[in-house]
This record gives sequence, C-alpha cells and structure tokens, in this order.
Amino acid sequence: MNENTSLERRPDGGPGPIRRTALHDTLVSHLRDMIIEGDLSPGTRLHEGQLGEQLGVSRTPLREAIKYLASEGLVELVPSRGAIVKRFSGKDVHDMLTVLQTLEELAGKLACEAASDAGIAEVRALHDDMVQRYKAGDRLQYYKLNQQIHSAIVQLAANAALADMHGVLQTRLKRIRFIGHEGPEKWAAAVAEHEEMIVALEARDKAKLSEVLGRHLMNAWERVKTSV
Amino acid sequence: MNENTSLERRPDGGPGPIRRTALHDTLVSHLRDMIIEGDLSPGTRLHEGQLGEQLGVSRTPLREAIKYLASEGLVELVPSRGAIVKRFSGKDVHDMLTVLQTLEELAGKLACEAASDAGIAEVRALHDDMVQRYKAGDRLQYYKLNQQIHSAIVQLAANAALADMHGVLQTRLKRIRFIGHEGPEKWAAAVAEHEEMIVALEARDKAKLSEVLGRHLMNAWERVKTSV
DNA sequence: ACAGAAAATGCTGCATACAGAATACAAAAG
DNA sequence: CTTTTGTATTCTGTATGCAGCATTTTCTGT
Repeated sequence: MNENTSLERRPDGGPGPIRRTALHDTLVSHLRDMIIEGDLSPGTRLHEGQLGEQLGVSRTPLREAIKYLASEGLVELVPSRGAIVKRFSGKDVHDMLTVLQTLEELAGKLACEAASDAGIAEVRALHDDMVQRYKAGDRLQYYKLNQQIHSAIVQLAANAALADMHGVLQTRLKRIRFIGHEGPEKWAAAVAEHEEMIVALEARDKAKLSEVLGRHLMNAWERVKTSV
Repeated sequence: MNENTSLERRPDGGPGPIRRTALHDTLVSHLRDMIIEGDLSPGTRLHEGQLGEQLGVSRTPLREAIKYLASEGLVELVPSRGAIVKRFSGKDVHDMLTVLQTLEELAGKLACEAASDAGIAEVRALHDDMVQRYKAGDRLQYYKLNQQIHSAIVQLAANAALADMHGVLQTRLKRIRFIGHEGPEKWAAAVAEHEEMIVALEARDKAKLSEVLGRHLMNAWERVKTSV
C-alpha cells in the first residue's frame, strides 16, 4: 500500500539547495494538512508507531511535531495515552468565529491605516483573480484565494501578534470551512461581500471595512452552519 | 551544586493520586516560568545537553517541551542551531497589547452577558483581596492577583478560543509586565481603574466594562513603557 | 604578523532501545 | 450468564547512541 505516502527524502540529494528543513518541521505541516483535509478525523488517535511507519519517519520527530500541534490546539495530549485529533463542538466553532470576527475587524482598521498602496493593489489583484475563479465555478481555487485574501488583509495590518492569533484560529477553522459548500445564491452573496471589502479597503474606510469583515465572517458561518 | 534544581520526581510516591503528569508537560511549565522570570533571558540559546543535565532530564522530553514553547511563541527554532529565547521589540510588544486590548474588550462584553452572579462575586473577592495587597504594599501578590482578575474576567466570558488567545498573549507579555514597577501614583491609578472595572462588571454594563478594560491595558503599557 | 584554509570540537537532528503504564482478553468465581 | 481478576500485549514515555552540520581553533603560506 502506502508506496508514496512517505515524505520525500533525498537519501543523498544531488546538487541543489540541500535540505534546510528539519524533519519535525515538515511533519508539522504535513500532519496539519492531514487533519485539515480530513485524513485524520476528529477523535482519531495519533498512533506513533503506525503513523511513523506510514510516513517513513521515526517516532522522535513525529512526537515533536505532535507537541507543536498540541500547542496550536489541533490535537489534544492525553497523558499516557497519546494524542487525539481535537473535536470541536458547535459552541467551540461559534466561539472561535466570535474571536476571529473581532480580530478581522481589528485587522481591517489597522490595514486602512498601515497598508501601502502597493499592498492594497495586491489584495485587489487577488480579489479579481478570485472573482474569475468564481465565474469559472472553480470552488477549490476560489476557496484558496478567499483564504489568501483574508490573510493578506491581516498582513497589511502589519501586526505580528494579530497575524499569529488570526493564523491559529484560521487553521483550526479550516477543517470546518473546508466542508462548507454553500449554494449558488449564498456563494454570490459571499462574493458581493468581498467586493464591498475591497472597495472599502481601497477607500481606506476603516469603519466600513471593519463592518464588512465582521458581517462577512458571521454570514460565512450562517452559510455552513448546517454542515457542523 | 544544583541539588534541588531538578524537578521533584517521586521515585515511589506515597499514597495520593500518583504521578499523572508527563515529564515533557512539566518541563513546559518549568521552562515557561524560567523564561518569564528571566532565568532565561531573550537571545539565550537553549542548550539541550546542559539544560537537560541542569534539570535532571534527558534531551528527548526537553526537546518536546521546546517544540511546544516554540508554537506558543516564547522561543524561536533555528534550523540546525537549536532554540533561542525570543526577543520582542518595542513594536512587537505594542502589537501584542493592541490585540490584547481588543480581546479584553470582547471579553468584557461577553462576560457581562454570560457571567453568573456567583462568578462575578468571585472576581469581586479577588479584587478586594488585591486592594488589600495594594494597601499592604505587597507588589508580588498584587501582581499575581491582578493577572488572576484579568484571567477570571476572560473566564467569565465563557469562550474557550478567547481564553486561549488571551492566555498566549498574556504569557508572552508576562515577561515584560513582570519588569514593570510603576511609581506610587501610577499604581494608585491602576487600582482605581480596577475598581471601575468591577463596578461595571457588577452592573453588567457592557460598554463601560469594555471601555475600562481597553483603557486600563493601554495605561498599563504607558506605565511600563520606559522599561522596555 | 596576518589571511585563508583545514581540521577538530561541540551541538543538533534523528533513530533505536528499553521500561512502565494502560488496555484487552481470557479464565474463573458468583 | 454476568462479573471480576489475573495475565499478556501494545503503546507511550524516556534514555542513549550515532551521524551530520556549524563553529572555532589551529596550521600554513605569503
């Protein structure tokens, strides 16, 4: 089975920029993706021996990666019983969205103050690209660009702590949002909200952008609510 | 030398609920405290061999603990060169405070809605206790109760994600705040703000509590600014 | 004496080995 | 047939060993 499940390891790389990434670091990303994409569903025990063999790594870096993810809140450490993928209740999700909403509102305000014109233009470009994907019906790319836009706005706020906190919550929620496939009319509404966002950003209208971001997030929640 | 530097381990505990804590978990708390209290100052390299010997543990659980703290943002992982205690710039601190302010404002609003009367009474008790410590000039206990009160209000908000994010930032800032020894008049101002907070909480005045919390945090920053 | 290169040392990164705890299973007693 | 207890297996938790990279020191040439 798992022929190519293992992480690519160059036993002896030819030339090239060598291997600068630590294994535990690679594993963090890999496991995170596995959790987000549902390869590891909530409640699943992370079996060190089995999982390690499946990925072609030993237990040590794997355990280190798990500890990292535990701090991120994606897995839960149970003493003497290993780690399980954290399961979020409806209230948990709602709580996260409440905080995320507040953070995005803050990000909107800060972005209007701190962003460079070039930065705003980049977000606009992402947005236009996303609209194209929307029109083409490409849900996956739409979804990815959507995330990118929100992250980009946070980046424009130029606040490292804000970016950190936002990133953590975004990651925790990705698993949920990924499932959310809204219908055509709701999808259109989401795109319209995005358009509003960009316009507000370009006008550097703090209050407006903040308001739209907050509303957008809560609407997004309404759209996928049923699937949780 | 380090006779009692090592973590207490009961080789065979007497009665009692046995030892349910994993070593790496204990190490996380221990290292965190060492960083906050300045035993490990910013820029210090976390030498696995040396530190492990000093604490009486092997490198494996120590490394796991370091990975956990890295995710918390207290240490920085440098590939092939280990971990160093993260150094925060003035802007970093300001950024964190901005976010923390927003989170506390949110906590205030939510707490006014969700808190039980008993919960509010507990915070009031903490506050009264803190005022006693203030009058007695007991800075350390005052400081601890101060932190407890802020955490307690966040708890009253009954939002796990909020508590998480707040906790992370609070931890990162503890190291800074710990240094801040304000003068008598500023100290008095801080106590007065706390009094305002409690009153607003007891009145379940969302807007007021939120406003005071935000103001309090920024004032706290002004008070210690010079020491960073 | 100084600059560059090469060797040596020390540390991290990863793998493996061992010990203790938890669980599952089976057998026996009620 | 159900419940309980003893045993065996499996998995986690911790220690140790080995290899590769970084840094520092030393040697050599100018």
